[in-house]
Amino acid sequence: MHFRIDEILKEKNKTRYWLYIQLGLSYQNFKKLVENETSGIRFENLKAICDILECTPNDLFVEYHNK
Amino acid sequence: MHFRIDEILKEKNKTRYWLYIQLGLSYQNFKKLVENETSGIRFENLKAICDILECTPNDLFVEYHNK
DNA sequence: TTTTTATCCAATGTATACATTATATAACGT
DNA sequence: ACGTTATATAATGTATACATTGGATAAAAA
Repeated sequence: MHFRIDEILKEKNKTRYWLYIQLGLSYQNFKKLVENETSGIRFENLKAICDILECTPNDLFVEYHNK
Repeated sequence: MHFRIDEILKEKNKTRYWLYIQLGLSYQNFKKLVENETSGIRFENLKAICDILECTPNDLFVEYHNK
């Protein structure tokens, strides 16, 4: 299970930087999330990403998305 | 954003103990997840819960579920 | 030409998810 | 009666999400 943030950003014609600024998360850790170098996530960040990208957790998680 | 694991367990007529045994997670931390005393989760556990409960992340997260 | 966008990298610190061990209670099945 | 199910509580340790500070490069906008 991993994120497809980059794909959603591309669909919406937005950059990582744009999402990073919206989120308020440090760029280091934001980058790790986007590049799937983390093994988990805090709910507040998951919710924030979904809110900003106007999507749901299912949209973000590849394995469930593709079912 | 929080879990509704208990509700799904009830729907499926299963106990917390049953899910706890399936998961392999320690009971202490499993209980914290179920009772929403955690602020995040590791993907492997999210995936395992979804697999075992035959649901998706959206089914587990109340705020998205109710949209 | 200076600011802002857009990305990168390294080190150090804190909060917390999860593990482990050791308990306890009580209902149910055998 | 004993084992298993089904739940609890407490203490201590490890791994990691996330913060913070301090950089760097390059392109576009002001």
